[in-house]
Amino acid sequence: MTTIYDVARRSGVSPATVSRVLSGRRNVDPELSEKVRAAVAELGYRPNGVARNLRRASTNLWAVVISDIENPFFTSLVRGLEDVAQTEGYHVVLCNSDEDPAKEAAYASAVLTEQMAGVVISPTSTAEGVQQLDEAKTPMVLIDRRVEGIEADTVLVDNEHGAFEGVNHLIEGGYRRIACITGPRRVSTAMDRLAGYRSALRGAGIRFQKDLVRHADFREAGGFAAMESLLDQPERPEALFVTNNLMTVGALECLAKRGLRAPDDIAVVGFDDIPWADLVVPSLTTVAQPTYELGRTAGLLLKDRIASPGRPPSTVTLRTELHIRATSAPKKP
Amino acid sequence: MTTIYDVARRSGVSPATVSRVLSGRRNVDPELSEKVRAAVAELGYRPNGVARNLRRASTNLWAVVISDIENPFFTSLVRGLEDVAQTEGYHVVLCNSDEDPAKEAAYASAVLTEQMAGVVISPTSTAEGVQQLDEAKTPMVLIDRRVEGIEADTVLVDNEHGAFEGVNHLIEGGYRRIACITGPRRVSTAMDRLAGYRSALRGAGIRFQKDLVRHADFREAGGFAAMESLLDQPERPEALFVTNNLMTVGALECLAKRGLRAPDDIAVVGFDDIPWADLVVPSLTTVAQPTYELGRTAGLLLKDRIASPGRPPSTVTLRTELHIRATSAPKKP
DNA sequence: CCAGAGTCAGAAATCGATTTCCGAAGAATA
DNA sequence: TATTCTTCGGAAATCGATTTCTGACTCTGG
Repeated sequence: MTTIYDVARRSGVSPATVSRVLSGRRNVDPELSEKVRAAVAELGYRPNGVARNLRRASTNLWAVVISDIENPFFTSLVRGLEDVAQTEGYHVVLCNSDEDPAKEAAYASAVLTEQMAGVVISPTSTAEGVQQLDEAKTPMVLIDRRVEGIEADTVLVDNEHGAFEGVNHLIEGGYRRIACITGPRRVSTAMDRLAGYRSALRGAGIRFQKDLVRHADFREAGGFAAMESLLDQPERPEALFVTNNLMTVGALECLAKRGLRAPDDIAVVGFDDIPWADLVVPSLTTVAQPTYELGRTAGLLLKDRIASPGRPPSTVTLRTELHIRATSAPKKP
Repeated sequence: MTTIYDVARRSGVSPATVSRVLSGRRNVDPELSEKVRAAVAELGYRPNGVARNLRRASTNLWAVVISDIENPFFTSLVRGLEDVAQTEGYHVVLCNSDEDPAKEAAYASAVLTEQMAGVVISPTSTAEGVQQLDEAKTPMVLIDRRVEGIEADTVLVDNEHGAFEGVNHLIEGGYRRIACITGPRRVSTAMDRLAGYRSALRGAGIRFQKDLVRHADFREAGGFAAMESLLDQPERPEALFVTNNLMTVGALECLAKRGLRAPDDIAVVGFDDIPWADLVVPSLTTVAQPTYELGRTAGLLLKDRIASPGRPPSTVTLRTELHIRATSAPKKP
């Protein structure tokens, strides 16, 4: 490893001067400057980032803590974040929490010991890591979900409105007996989307029926089980609204297994888009979230937070978009 | 920030002793040890990872340089890698090269200045970054593609055999006029899969026809354009083999646009699986790669390489798996 | 012509942990 | 009992860059 001292020796100046030439933070005699550059080139010198980080007391790393990169919702979000990070000179460290508060906490811990510059996090149910990071005053942006009692920059989508639109679309298609599979009660998105479902029913004067609602775990298996449970009731629902992509897939698998087809046997609208959803037949109607934009917005907020730690936290709410495809075709008379 | 000196003062020992207690690298009097632990707990001390990294001359970061995390192929691969990284105490830095050699080089540069412990990389066509990293003797694992002249640990799939199986499956279904959309000539996977296509034809005594082959860019738009060009020929192919997932999607879009249906108008087999491929109708026949395993294997190789930098590089080749679904149904008489 | 302000290079301190080196004390061996 | 080995704690060096401080020098204005 060639160090800044080697460069200094070679070019006949002090290490301080080399540092100044390379950082450009202060004027340096052009002649010395030239010598330094020459020495850097000759020696193939590359500054040691770790040493710099120690002195500066921070790194150029952002952590993104999400439940699972294999969920397309997060994949595209991470891409949006990474694009901002790159233009701002940061690198993104990927952390899969798998909805496990302990893992979240472990990653939060790592963020602190590794002195990362900031965190973008989708909180797990108990948000242990979020608490830690908040106490340590780490620049942090919450995505997708709110956390009670934490004041931090947040990027959300308008879950209630999106769910309203999705369910209302089913109602307009002539469906009235509409089931809903949503997520855990402790997760804000699950409750917000359920609220949208209820308000759409209310708007159409349809009575809310508890036995048409299931709370599952936002995973494929959970969606499958919830669908089974709904179908095992005496009267089958005419339509179904599912509040995330994995559970939608699980529900569709259950329908396929039972030989039921969408939309003829049961109409379906899912929250979250699915990659290439319109390629396939019957294509799935979804309430699409602007996932790339979510990540990008989080990145921009994080950048601003790092630049001015003092300013009051802001919340950005992005709009969902209803993608009407085949599984929600109007009810046949 | 509380430092190791604060802990030392509080517990009445030297910083060296604190370090020894916490790292467990040397025996320390149980009584002192206890005092140190107490002080750590009281002060909420957390070691500074950056300082440690400087002293140790390496970090606990792995970079994964891939073309695009939004491609499901890489998504699942990254997940496999991250799982290994976590159990081995590393963190994964995500780098999207977008197939751009300049971006790859920039990330390679960052790997070196940030003293990352190792790299898992899917090389771009000119592999500029790979050269840099190789010269610097950074622990490195190549995935998905080989690079001429670089001796490094490599994880591949048996592309030729996979392609052979896929095309052979079409032949067995009675198709003979089979087109192929593959990737750039400089990319090893594109050529290997094309070779598999040719060898399947040869095995069945079908003459290879240059005008049934297209080289595109492994992206959606490229697949679309290639499909158009194939369909614009006087005689339409009976079946199609596409050598990656994005181009398959592009080709399917083109078919949809022209009102052609798989498999009735043209049978289709694609390389790379697509998420939830069997959920949708008509479901797509694919040559599936064990993407999670690819990432996992790369992680294990990287771990070993870091542990023993001297040992000769090894190449692991994983098997593909033919997933027969609807788009390759046998030809109707 | 001199005081005060401004510029710039270099010496040295600094970031915070790890690790080498040294010396003291106790254990083991002759 | 004398000598050698071990064990273990602390002082200090170390990793490599950044930054503060110091002092030499130049420039400006009275």
